[in-house]
Amino acid sequence: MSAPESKAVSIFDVAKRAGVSHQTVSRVINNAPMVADATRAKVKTAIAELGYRPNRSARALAGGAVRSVTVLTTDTSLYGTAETLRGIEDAARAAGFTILISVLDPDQDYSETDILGRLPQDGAPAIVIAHDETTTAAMRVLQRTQPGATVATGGEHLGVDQDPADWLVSLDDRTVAERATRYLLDMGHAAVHYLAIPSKASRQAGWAAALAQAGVEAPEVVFSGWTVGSAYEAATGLVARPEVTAILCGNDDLAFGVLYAAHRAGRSVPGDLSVIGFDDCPLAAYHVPPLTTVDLDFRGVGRGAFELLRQKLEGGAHPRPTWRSPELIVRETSGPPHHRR
Amino acid sequence: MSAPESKAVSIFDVAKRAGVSHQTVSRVINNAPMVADATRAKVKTAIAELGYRPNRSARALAGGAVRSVTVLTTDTSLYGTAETLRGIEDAARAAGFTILISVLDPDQDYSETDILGRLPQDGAPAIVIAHDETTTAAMRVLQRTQPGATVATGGEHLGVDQDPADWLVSLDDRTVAERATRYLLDMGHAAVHYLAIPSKASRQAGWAAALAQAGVEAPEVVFSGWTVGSAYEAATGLVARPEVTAILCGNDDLAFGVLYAAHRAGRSVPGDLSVIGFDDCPLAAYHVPPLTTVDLDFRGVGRGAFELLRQKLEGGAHPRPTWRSPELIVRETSGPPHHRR
DNA sequence: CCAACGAATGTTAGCGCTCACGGTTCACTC
DNA sequence: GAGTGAACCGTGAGCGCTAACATTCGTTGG
Repeated sequence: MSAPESKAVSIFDVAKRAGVSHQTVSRVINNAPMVADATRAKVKTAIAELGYRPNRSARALAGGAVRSVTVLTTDTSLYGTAETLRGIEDAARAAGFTILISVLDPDQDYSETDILGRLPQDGAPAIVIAHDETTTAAMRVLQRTQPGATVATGGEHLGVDQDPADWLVSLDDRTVAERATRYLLDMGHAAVHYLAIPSKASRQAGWAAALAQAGVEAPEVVFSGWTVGSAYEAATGLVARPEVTAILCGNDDLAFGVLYAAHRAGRSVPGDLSVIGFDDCPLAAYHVPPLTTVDLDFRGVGRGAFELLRQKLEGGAHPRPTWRSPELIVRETSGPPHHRR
Repeated sequence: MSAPESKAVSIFDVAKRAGVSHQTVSRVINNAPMVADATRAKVKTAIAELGYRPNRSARALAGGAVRSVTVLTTDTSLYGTAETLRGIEDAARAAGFTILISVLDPDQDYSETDILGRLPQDGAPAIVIAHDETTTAAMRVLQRTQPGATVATGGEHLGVDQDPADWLVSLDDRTVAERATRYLLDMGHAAVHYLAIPSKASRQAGWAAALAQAGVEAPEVVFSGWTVGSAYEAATGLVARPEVTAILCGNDDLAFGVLYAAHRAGRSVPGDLSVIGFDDCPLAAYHVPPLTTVDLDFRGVGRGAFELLRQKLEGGAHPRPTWRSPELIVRETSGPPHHRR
C-alpha cells in the first residue's frame, strides 16, 4: 500500500549512513584500493541495509567503466546467430557485463548515424555478428569510428578486408567444406552439388576448390534462402535429376529441406543421394536418418568474440580465446553412390 | 589519421550553432510543441551538420523517457523463447525502443537486488519470458516492485497468481492439449502417454483432463529435459512397450527425439505409434514424416507483450494486442492405432 | 492605449555518479 | 622534534540532459 517509490537510494544516502563521504562509497563499490578494511566493511553493511544499487546511467555519464556490450545482428533465430549470441551471453554474464542487442533489418540501408545511434553512448563496446551485407556494413562503420571497442564474428565474406585484430574470422569453414567435398568425391561421386545459403562465400569457395583440385567441373550453384521451406523449394529440381548423387548444403536446415525433397521424390538416402549439412545442430544426430554434417562451435566463437573485445577494452594479458575447430561428422546421410550400369 | 575522438557533440554545441538555447534543442529532439517552425528547422539543420546524437545515459539520468525494454529470460535457444524474443524485438524496434536482454541462470537463486540490478535503472520497463522457476520468481519480484513497468509472457505455472493485467497468459495450450488428446482417443487409441518438458503444467493439465473425461486412467507422465537428446533417452523405455500407441510431447524437439527412438526401436510411425508435438517449428512440416503438432504463435505473443507494456507505460488507447490461437495441425505422425487381435 | 494574456524562448537546478585534486592522519626517519 | 611520505579520506566540479520556472515579446480586448 505504501509507496515503494520512495526515491532510489543514492551513494549519498549510503555515505551518510556509513558516516563517510560519497567518494569513499564510490571507491568501495568500484573495489578501488586505498580504503581501510574497517571503513570498507562499514560501507558494505550500509549498502546492504539500504539496498543500494548503483545507477548505470549516472555511472556511464560520469565517465566510468561501461560494462556493457551491444550485439548487432540481423536474425536472432538462425541457429548460428543464436548460438553465437549464447556464447557472448555466457561470457558477458560471467564478466558482469550487461548485454544489449540491436536487431537490424537486413532489407534496409543504415546511415552511419543510424548505426552509431544504436549504441548506448559514444564508443560503447560492440560485437557484430556479421552474416550478411547489412551487418558487414555496420561493422565497417564501427571499425572505422571506434576500432578499440568493436569486434565482429561470422563474416568471411569475400572481398572484405578483415583485420584479424578485430574481425574474428571465426571458423575455418572453407577448409572443412573442402574436406567434406573431397570425402564425397573419394567415395566415388562423379560430382558434388552445392546448395547455398545467402552468405558464407567461404564454404562455397572450399567446395569449389575441392572440385577444381579433383579436376571435376563445378556444377551450377543452387541458391536457397535461410529456411527449410526455401531449401525444399530450391532443391526439388535438383533431387529429381538421377545423375545428382551428392549435395553439400550451406547449413543443416537446408539439408533437412533437401532430405525432405528427396523423400518426396522417392530417392533414398544415402543409397541414391548423399546429403551433408553445416552446423551440427542438436537435431542432426537424432534425425531419421542422422545427418552427416560439420560441427561448428558457434558458442565458442561467441565466447571468443567477447574475450577478444575485453582484451581490447582492458588490455592486459588475457589468454587468447580458443574454440573447437570445424569437424566433419559422418553419420548416415552420406555414402558411396549407387553402382549403376 | 586525425582523432575522431574529438569529444562527442552535445546539445550545447548544437545550440550555439543554431543560435538558440540548449533547452530549445532539447525541445526539438523530443518533438515538444511550443517551438516555432523556423527555429525548429534551424536546430534540425544544426543537428544534421554536427552529426549530433543524443546521449542515452544523460537522458535517462535526467529523468527523461526511457525507451528501452529489458527482457529477462533463461534460455534464448529454445524455440518458444527465441520466437517470443523475436516478437518483442520486432515490436520494440518498430516503436524505437532499445532492447536489453538479461539471461538468468536457471540453476541459481536470485535475490531481489540481483534481479532489480539487471535493469538499467530503477523502474525501467521489463518483460519476463517465464518458462521456469527462476524467471517466474523474477517476475514476482518485478511485479511487486514496479507493476507499472513489467509484463510477463509464457508462464502458466499452476499455483502462481497471474493477474492478466500484467501477466500475459499467452496461449491457451491447455485447451489445445485437451483437444489433441481427444483427437488421439477418438481415433481409437486406448491410452495417450505424455512426455513432459520441464515447464508448462498447462499442457499436462489439458492432457489429463481429456483422459479423465474419456474415463481413461492417465498413464504415468514421463519427464524429459529440453533437448532432443534427453527426449530420446527418456522415451526409449516408452517406445519399447507395444501397448503404447500414442505419445503427446511437450514440444516439437521432444517429438523429434521420440520419433528417433521409435525408429531405433523398429516401430513405424504412424502405424505402430502416433506422435504429436507442440510449437510447429519450421522443421515440423518438412520432417520425414511431417510432424503432427500444435501451431503456437509465440512471435505474436512477444509482440503482444510489448504492446501491453507500452500500454502500461504510456496509457492511451492502444488496441488490445492479438495473436493466432493455438491450433492442432494434423500431418503424418498421427493416425489410428494398428488393429491387432 | 495599456493591462492581460499566451506563445516562444531562456535560465537555473539538479539527476547519481566519477575524476582530479586537496586535505588529514600517522608511522617513520634523520 | 621537525620533516617526509605513504595511506586514507573528503571536496568540488562537471558528464549531457530534462523539469520547472522565469522571461521576453507580439497580440488582444475593454
